[in-house]
Amino acid sequence: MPPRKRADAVRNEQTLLAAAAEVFVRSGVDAPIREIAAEAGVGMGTIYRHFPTRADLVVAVYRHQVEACASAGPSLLSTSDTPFDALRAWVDLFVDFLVTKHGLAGALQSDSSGFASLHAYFLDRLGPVCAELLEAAGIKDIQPYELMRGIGNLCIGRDDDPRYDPRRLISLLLDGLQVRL
Amino acid sequence: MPPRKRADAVRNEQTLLAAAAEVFVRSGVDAPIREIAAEAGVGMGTIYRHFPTRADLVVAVYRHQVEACASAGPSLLSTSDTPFDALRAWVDLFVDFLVTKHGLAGALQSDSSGFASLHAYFLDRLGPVCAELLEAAGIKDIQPYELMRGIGNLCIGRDDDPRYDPRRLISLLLDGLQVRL
DNA sequence: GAACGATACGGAGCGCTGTTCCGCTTTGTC
DNA sequence: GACAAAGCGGAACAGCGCTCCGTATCGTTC
Repeated sequence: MPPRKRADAVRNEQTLLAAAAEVFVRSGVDAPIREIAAEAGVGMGTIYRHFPTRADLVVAVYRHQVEACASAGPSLLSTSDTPFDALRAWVDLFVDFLVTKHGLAGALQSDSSGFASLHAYFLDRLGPVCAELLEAAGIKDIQPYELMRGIGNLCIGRDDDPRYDPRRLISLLLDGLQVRL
Repeated sequence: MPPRKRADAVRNEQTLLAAAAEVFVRSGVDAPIREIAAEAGVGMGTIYRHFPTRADLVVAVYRHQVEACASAGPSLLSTSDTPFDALRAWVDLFVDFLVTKHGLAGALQSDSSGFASLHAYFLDRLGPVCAELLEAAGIKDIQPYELMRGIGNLCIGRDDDPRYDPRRLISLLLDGLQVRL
């Protein structure tokens, strides 16, 4: 068996995942490695040791965000003023996550087989969480898959045109759901 | 009206188109600008003056190759030993051209509206030429569109795996057509 | 708690890239 | 032949990915 990892290595890996997620949202998945290193407060060598290729990093962030998004659902429900506020906050996280997801296709280049399995994992994990939030908020006008799919589609082409702001449209969508309560 | 172009500028534009086509086939559409400049025997400034963005260059090469491919059809028919030889030679040009075509999607990024019109132009221009070659060779087992589409599909993922050589497969396809004559 | 491999870190440095900019050359015209 | 104007070349700059190795930290053993 492989020797146990050193504590600082584990810590750095977590820091990197968080920093990369932050930078991906701010500057896209093509952001310079240096920028991610700076955000995390580590050297570039550290990134390359943990994630030999860019795809490795992007995939890791992707999985990490799916997990964060999934576990955020219940905790948002318990800390928000209303279930609908929780839904809004969760959708916001979900959009962050989509930035990475959309960059994934480019980062993986050919290897689209791995992409499909990641996509399945993402649906399995997040679908029920979304369902729980919708139910808690008493929303019956839309199915979890339909909402997630719609939000995903609204986020396409996010950086083509500065006049196009998906978050505003998504916020409108949520307003629409809220009105029907 | 704009002043007439200088002779050397016209010459360089043609040289560049030819050189870029050559380099795209050899090294892909992401080839360094320097490499294209070297191939053409001009400075980098010259490329940027004629084609401000990479997409401009790729589109220009695309159109240029469609034209070359179209006009090569009849001339190959008159210079080749047999009509089938002409078809083989033409298909070879066609494959070169597809390299640029496939790179186009990436180079255009978003602007997929212009891509559609280019695609239509390409079908209109090359379909009849291909038809003429097929007819001259006495091939009735396949339609021009079907052949062009098939060759196009075989060229997908050309550089994912060095073991995959589309030209060999395409050659086999032609052998198959020849056998049925 | 001291000593010591093993493990991980940092970031200077290299090579490659796109892009700009300006002195020089070529061209067309009078 | 002379003289703008148009065009050219490529040095120079900035930004990037990636490697490499001296240095720092960690976990273990006594």
